[in-house]
Amino acid sequence: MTHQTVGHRVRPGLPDDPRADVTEPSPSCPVEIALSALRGRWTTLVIRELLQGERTFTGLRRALPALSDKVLSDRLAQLTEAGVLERHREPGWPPRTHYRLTPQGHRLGPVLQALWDWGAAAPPVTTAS
Amino acid sequence: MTHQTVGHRVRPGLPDDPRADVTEPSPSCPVEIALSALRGRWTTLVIRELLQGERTFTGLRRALPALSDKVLSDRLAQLTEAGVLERHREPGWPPRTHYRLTPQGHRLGPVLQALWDWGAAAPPVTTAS
DNA sequence: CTGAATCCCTGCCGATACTG
DNA sequence: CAGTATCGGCAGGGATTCAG
Repeated sequence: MTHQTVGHRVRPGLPDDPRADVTEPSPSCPVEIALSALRGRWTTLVIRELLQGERTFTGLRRALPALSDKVLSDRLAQLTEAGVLERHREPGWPPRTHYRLTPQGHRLGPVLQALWDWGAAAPPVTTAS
Repeated sequence: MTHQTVGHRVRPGLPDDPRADVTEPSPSCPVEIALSALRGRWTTLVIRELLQGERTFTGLRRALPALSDKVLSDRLAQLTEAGVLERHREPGWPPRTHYRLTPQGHRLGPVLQALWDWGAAAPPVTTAS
């Protein structure tokens, strides 16, 4: 076999990408991008709802009663900006806006599954007691 | 075919677990547990370093020069609490403490990979321009 | 119905200084 | 070398109020 990509070491389990070499948090790092999309309280619950299908603003509020208007609005804006979901405003009265996941948003399913699996395998609090 | 688990609906892509039904953020939700372990600036970079092998406090500081003592200390405590890494203090002088991932910590590799893959597939900022 | 604007409180993180 | 103590700035998130 030949030598392997001279000039940098191969790191086990890490992508061979320059963005994997940053020495400080960088918004262009894919991991940061993903965590930034998931960041914040309520975010994953909103995504969970939308993974089940299209929802309206009020539909989301009904599903998550303890979530305030402001934060829901913030989350929807954040997730729209992150390319996770799309708004579809229907003309007429009363105003109705439907939110649905983009293809990129649907791809969060496996990501959340990976997070779930890891968390489910974690010890309840601390191993020691 | 027979009926399927009467009493609740099957949700596509979501685990059949009561913790998947919460209507507000819950510390016992596996996704929350995982995100809580990864939460905070610098956290994933510290994990990345330790995925490459055991490190000392100073070793981590050298790898991440812009990371302050306090935050590094915070992160190491947080990750220890989360069961991601272990401290090994060596007796004698000068004091040397080694940090290494636990088996549970190593399992974060695939999780970070999933996050990376999703973030790498995301549009740079917003699709529209 | 679907949000945006404001206020306040809390928790995070960076800088600095200090200890075993 | 390996941390902790303290402080200040800033962003996140909840409650309330107002607007299209």
